[in-house]
Amino acid sequence: MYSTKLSVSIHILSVIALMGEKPVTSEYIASSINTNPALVRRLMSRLKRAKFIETSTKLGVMGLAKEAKDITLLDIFFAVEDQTDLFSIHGNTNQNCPIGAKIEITLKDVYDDIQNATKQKLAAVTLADIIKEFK
Amino acid sequence: MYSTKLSVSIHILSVIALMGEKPVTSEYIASSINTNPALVRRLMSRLKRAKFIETSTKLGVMGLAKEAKDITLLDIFFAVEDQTDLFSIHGNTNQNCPIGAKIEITLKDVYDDIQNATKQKLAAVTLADIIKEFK
DNA sequence: ATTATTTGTAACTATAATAGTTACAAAAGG
DNA sequence: CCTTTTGTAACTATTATAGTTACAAATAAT
Repeated sequence: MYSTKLSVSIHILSVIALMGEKPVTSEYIASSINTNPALVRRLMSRLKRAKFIETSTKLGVMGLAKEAKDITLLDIFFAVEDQTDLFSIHGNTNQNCPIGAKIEITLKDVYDDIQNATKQKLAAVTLADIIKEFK
Repeated sequence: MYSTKLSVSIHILSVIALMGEKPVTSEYIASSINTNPALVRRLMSRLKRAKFIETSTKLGVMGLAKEAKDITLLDIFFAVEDQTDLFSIHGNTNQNCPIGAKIEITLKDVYDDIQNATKQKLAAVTLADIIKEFK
């Protein structure tokens, strides 16, 4: 994956998890990541929509909306990434060529199988496994 | 993976494999992919360096340099991609924050494990498995 | 040897995704 | 009512990929 959205989101959730009940602002989280608050809020917005966190205008993030052990990396991935694929297939092949005509569906099958294995691994790791490392 | 280099390279090698002994030009291959010859040659150059194909100035690609069953998707991936990682980790975190200081190494460990599973799957599929679909 | 053809590569443009930034209305706690 | 923060829009900057043009070097074939 080209983007660091998953990685940054895990960072955001880790900070929130470790603060427990204590409210945290996007500004505080941004300082830990060394980026700016708007970028954090953009991801926070997705994480809130996925019901991972509780926020309050005025106070900031109130904490996790579900237990860390019930949030998998795959859940986070789906929450913040628009695409669900890990590999890209080139399109617009020549349909008059027997290979060009069949390559797309062939690669899709092969890639799907590989991606499912990856997703299973992502689903096997939870936020709880990550924050364990920070204690 | 954001790029389609692996996917295009598989396409290139499939065309070459199916042509057998008969020489093919980058122009012919490009027409199957619906792209231009220079892009194909750029990838061909990598595939040649990896000893997957034999080329001849003047005649074009002479064929595979090793059997299709001995070329795995992982081999092709390493041949044409500069990076070996599938996931990106954001850097430049705040080292004064306990989480910022440890997130990078923590994510690296977690991601490495996941990526190894993906690479194993990529290594389990060969070019022979792919071209079987075109016959 | 000469010629025609193709690779191999450099240099460039175009496109698209991500990352980073600024700004501000709306919400809500105090 | 005031202050603070979210939530979001709009924008710029950066980077990777994809696509294109051009041409020297290599080489098969005559």
